[in-house]
Amino acid sequence: MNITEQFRDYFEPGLIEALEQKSVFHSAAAGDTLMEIGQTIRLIPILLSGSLKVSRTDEEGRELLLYYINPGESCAMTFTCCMQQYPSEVKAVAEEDSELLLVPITLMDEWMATFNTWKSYVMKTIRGRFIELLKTIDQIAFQKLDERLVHYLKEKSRATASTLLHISHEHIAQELATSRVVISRLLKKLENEKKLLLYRNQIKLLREL
DNA sequence: ACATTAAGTGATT
DNA sequence: AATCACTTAATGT
Repeated sequence: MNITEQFRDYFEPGLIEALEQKSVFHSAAAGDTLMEIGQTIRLIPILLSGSLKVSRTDEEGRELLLYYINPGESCAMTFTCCMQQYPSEVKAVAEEDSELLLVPITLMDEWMATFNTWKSYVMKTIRGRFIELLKTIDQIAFQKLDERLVHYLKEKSRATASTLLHISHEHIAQELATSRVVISRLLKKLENEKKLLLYRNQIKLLREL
């Protein structure tokens, strides 16, 4: 496996060796659910390819997107849960066909103490998400749905490395926990401002977004 | 040609 | 910003 290749820059040799010996390779098809809310976490995922969507659902089953996990990244929530064996607060679904490494959480203590690069990797992913979550809390607190939408579109574009997004208004509405009508209106406004073009199930982003 | 699903819009709260 | 009610447009069978 090319584990070594992907992590040579970040992880020390001993850690790469440990990864090769102790982690389990796992592949997931697009749409597969990897973690449900309430489920106990036993394995730490490290994404090799593809992408995972991490979200939260409220009592009525509405879904709120928290973040995506891209190759080379792990899940911050996992780290915060696994130290004390708390159940997961979030749901993770494979957004595309993905490949990941699974590390038993029993190795956490040992690795944190032994491998400096592991410790900083863990801290970095937690810190990164924490800051990101703070930002979105700000957005929600100030109720600027239009900005949230723009942010969402940019994020989507970055994640797919394309300015043509294949997505319906309904889908966006669900991820931002609003109604489709509202999204349609905001998108229309952005279209009038020449920031994007709308088609059925497609949105073309223009550079001035 | 018809049914279904996505998107656009005015009016109301 | 949400909901309703209705229209129009695109797509599938």
